[in-house]
Amino acid sequence: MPKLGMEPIRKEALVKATIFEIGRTGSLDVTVSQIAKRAGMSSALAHHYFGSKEEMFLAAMRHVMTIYGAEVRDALCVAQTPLERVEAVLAASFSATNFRREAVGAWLNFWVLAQSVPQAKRLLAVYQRRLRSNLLAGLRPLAGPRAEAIATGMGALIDGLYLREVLKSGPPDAVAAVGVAKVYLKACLREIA
Amino acid sequence: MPKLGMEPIRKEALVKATIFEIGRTGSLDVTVSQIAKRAGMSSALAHHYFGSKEEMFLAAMRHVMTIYGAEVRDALCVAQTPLERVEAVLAASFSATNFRREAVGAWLNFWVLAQSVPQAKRLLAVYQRRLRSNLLAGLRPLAGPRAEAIATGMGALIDGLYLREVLKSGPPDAVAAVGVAKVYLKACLREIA
DNA sequence: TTTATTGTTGATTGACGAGTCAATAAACTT
DNA sequence: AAGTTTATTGACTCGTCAATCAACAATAAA
Repeated sequence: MPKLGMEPIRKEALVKATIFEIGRTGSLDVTVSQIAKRAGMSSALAHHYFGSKEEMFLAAMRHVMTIYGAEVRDALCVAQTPLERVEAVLAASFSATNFRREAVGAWLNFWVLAQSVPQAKRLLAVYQRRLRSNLLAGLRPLAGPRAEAIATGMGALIDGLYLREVLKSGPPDAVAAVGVAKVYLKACLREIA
Repeated sequence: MPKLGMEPIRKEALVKATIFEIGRTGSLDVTVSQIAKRAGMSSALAHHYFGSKEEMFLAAMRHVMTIYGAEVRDALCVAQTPLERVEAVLAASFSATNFRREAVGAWLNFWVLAQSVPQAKRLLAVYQRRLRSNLLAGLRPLAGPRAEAIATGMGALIDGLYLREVLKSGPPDAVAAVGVAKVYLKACLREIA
């Protein structure tokens, strides 16, 4: 059976399975066996490629953040005005790829992971900085010196909307979430516009 | 040693120890022994009083929510105007008792717990409903039909600010957090006032 | 003073799970 | 063909931990 060049394929399958299982069970208490099974291989092989469960978690985190980052970048590409830039960030944050049950569940658990695994904390810090600077790029032309404060609130609001999503039942309502964020945005920009 | 009437004392000690240990380690992977030790007793005794670890977690959740609820109630008591009511909720949410590292860390983990333990989910739903109705009581006179939308955003924002607190290093900055929430509030009410 | 009742723990059980290892097999190299 | 590297797994080790139990201690009730 052994074809060569399996490593990247296996790793990707494991990363996806990790996210899926964490999201599904809503907890970091997933066994390597569960993940490996979901990815269609033995737990020994999972260890062979990743060395440890923690590495799998970190790889999974990097993966969701990479996806998210790419989507933000793409959305920003086509944005012309500052306002469009901000809206692009919102659109990407609540896109179907990112704002889906399992991914959101996994995201929350990564936040927990960050409390005990410094590497995870660093990854999350990177995400926060990027989000902030993307927001600021759009906000500064619109709100001048008030941009900083607005960006802080907007960042927290986005995370809060993610947080609340995991408690709801039924499919995620991205439109509603974006709506809430836009209410905030519009309210903050009103006196300028 | 055995005096009578130990049960409530032991239980309270265990609940506090549970919150502390979850907050300290930033994870639900705390052993009953750790908790019991912190509370000054054997793990067997902890099981004797609570039956299971899950019950301890739930009791701990109820405890933080009770504290929070009481504080909100007290703050609302002295509020005269609608605006003061909203600000009272904010003040309680970010008070020294609630907005401290371990409690916030525990809070986040309870959120995770809610994903797999229905009882925990129900508790959190109760918290959300209460928060929302408290906010609405103050917001409706100020914003009329827009109150609903503002309350939704405010709830998510508060949770988001909690969420972000766990990643920061150094002591929690309640003043900054309340500031962010007030920026949101003021922005939303501007055209009314 | 016997008899519950309540408090308390050390020791044990039983299950589970991360990580390792030895063995097998297919593919590439020379 | 012999040797090397990569892929793959079943079986095993070793530790951990929730939960239980048996036993002991002290107070209250009879």
